[in-house]
Amino acid sequence: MTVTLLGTAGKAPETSSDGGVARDVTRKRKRGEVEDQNNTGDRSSGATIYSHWLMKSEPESRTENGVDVKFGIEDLKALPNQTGCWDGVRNYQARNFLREMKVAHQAFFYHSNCKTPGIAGLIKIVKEAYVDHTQFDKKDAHYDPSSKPENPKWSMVDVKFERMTRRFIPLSELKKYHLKHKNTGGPLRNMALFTRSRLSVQPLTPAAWTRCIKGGPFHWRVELPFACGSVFSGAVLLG
DNA sequence: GCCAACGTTGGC
DNA sequence: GCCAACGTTGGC
Repeated sequence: MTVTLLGTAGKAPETSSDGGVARDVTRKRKRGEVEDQNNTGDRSSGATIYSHWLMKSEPESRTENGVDVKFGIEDLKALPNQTGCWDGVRNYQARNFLREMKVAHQAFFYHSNCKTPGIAGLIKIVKEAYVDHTQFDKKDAHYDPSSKPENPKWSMVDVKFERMTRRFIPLSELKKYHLKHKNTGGPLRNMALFTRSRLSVQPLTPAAWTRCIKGGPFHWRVELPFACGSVFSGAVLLG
C-alpha cells in the first residue's frame, strides 16, 4: 500500500442534501462538509486508506458548557465491556477520519490538555461511524444547535479498550523523534500530531504505528544481556 | 474567492 | 493563565 500521509485529508465524505449556491458548496467542500458526488466508496480518487489512528481525549476535569468533559483511558476502561462511543468530535476533518474507520482498526488513546500529554494505551474500533446523538442534546458539552436531526452533521464510532501501552509515551518524546525523523526520513517525520497539531482524530502510517509500539531498528539489542543495550535504549519507543 | 474577525485547541 | 496556530464565519 502506498501511503501518502494526509494528502487528501478533509476531502472525504458526507452525504449532502445541501442545495445551496455554488460558492457556498465550494466553501463547504474546502472544509470537508460536502461529499464528493462521484465518490464510489472505493477511494478510486487516490485518497489514502488508513487503518491506524490516534484519538485525543482529555483525562483531566474541565468544564465546557457546564459539563465536565473528562474522559481518560481509565474512564473508557471502567465502562461496561470496556467499550464506549467516541462522541463530541466537532471538526470536519476529524469527523471525516472517523467515517473512514473500519471495525478492528486500532488507535492510540492520546491524553491531551493535561499535565503530561502523550499516548496512554491502545483501543480498537468496534463499531463504524453512526450519528453522534450528543449534537442534538442541549445539555451536552458539544451540543450543536446548527445540526438538524433530518441532516446530522456529526458522527461517532464505538471503541473498545485493548491495553495500556507498556509505558506511557509522552508527547515530548514523540516530538524528539519527530524532529529527528524529519532529517533522517524516519517513520514519525510526518506525524500529524505535529504537522496538524489541533486535529483530534488523525491517521498514522503503519510504519509510525509500529515504531511507536515496537520501537526502532535497535529494539532487539535492548533485550540482549550485554552492556550495549543501554547505548541504544534512547533510540526506542516501546508502547 | 479573499480576508478580517473571531473562536477553539492544546502545549507550556 | 498565556498565547500561537489554525479552523470557522460572514461581509464584500
